[in-house]
Amino acid sequence: MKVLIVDDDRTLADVIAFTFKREGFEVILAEDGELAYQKWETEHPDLIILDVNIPKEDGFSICKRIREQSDTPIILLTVRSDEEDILGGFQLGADDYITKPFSPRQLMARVRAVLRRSKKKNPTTVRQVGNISLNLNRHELSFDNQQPIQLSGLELRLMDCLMINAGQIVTSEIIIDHVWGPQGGDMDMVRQLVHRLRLKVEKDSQAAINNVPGLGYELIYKK
Amino acid sequence: MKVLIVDDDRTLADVIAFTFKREGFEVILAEDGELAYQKWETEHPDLIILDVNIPKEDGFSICKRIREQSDTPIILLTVRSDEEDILGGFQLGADDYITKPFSPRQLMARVRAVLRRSKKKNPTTVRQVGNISLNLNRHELSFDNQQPIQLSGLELRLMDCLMINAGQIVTSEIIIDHVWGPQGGDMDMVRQLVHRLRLKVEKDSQAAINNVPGLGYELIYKK
DNA sequence: GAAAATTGTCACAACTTTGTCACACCCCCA
DNA sequence: TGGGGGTGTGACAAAGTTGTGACAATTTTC
Repeated sequence: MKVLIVDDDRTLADVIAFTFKREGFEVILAEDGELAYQKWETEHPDLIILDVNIPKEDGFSICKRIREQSDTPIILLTVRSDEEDILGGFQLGADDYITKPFSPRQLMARVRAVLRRSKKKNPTTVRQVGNISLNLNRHELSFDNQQPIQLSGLELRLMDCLMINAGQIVTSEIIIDHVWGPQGGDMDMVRQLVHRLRLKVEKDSQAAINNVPGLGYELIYKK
Repeated sequence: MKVLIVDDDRTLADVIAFTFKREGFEVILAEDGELAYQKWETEHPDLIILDVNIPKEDGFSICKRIREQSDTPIILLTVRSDEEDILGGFQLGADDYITKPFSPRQLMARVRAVLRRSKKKNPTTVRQVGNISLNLNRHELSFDNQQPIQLSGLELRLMDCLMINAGQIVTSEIIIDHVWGPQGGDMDMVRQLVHRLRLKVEKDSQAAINNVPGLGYELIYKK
């Protein structure tokens, strides 16, 4: 397995590199944002250890750029910092973060957790459930190949979540995770989004989003 | 989804509980190690938030005991402490840890990550007694695989209790404990709930809830 | 930079569930 | 026969959950 370590603190980078090598990883180093992005492009690492404060282009920006194109696991390194930075990292697509100082053992524990968690997803372009078609690229929903309805970003995610779990009651926890990911959300947000999606889904009674009190929502569709 | 929150700091526990409820979780509280273990046994939470420093039996010990019997995800809460404690927690089977103080948002971000990582399938739990099927996930009651009847939260618990003890007379003490737990209940509440469940159970004379004066209730069903 | 679209927050309406209380009904005993 | 205890039923208030709309905040588009 390949790991890309991005840190301008050469001593620290070497310590981390040594730790990874000892665990059998192949290590690639970069000391600034530009080089990091270039190395990612050419080396295709399985994991990126990315310091937030690096020259030329900061870690957050790199994280975002890479995440837009790939689901390579990314662990951010930060100094003890305020929470906005950390949550911002999650929003930009980071998988975990570690605050300095930290020990090699702790780093490896987190690395294992992240790698265990990371899955290569098969990008599905069009999801089909009964009479419902969801085009994930075009953000379009249609019934029996009728006129497509445009969905917003979050509406698309919710519909996707409901279709993946079609015929089952989906708890709000699963919805929040699927739609909002690590930054999370709350019941108000779920409710509002369900309301909006319902207006589109139930427009011609082609399908419905049903609530089971105390449990969650279920997609009702025609077979 | 159910979360068990274990912390003797009642204020903090309430804040955490509020955060989880807002995210749609069902919350169970315990303020010491003994109660925590008991709650884990009876409530089968999907996640445990476990403070390390709690009375009666410390968090590490509880973590270990639970991990030996289950893969329920466990997040440890610690004061800023040395690394040995943290890694010790991982070794005892914790899935993550959070150092106090922390914000609700950070907590939920970690919860999300842990739950995503935990590949616990949601097995459909169906209790079967004679002609009666009780789907504990969907809160549905059905007879001979006929059209399901939706049950409310408490109705489901009562039905579950009666089915577990099918063919026996269940005292109101057992019912109260099973349905309402430690907060308890009274005979009025039992009577009203039995009345409501009876309306659903006895609708087509497929089953019955029988009272034995002075003793309790018994589920009558077809073999 | 402005306009449009989307998302989040909040208030309140609407609906469902639960708890409380009153009273009816039944059985048993003095 | 009257009273007490136990159980069943219904009404309604209280509590909890979900739906809806308005508008502010944020993001996206041109």
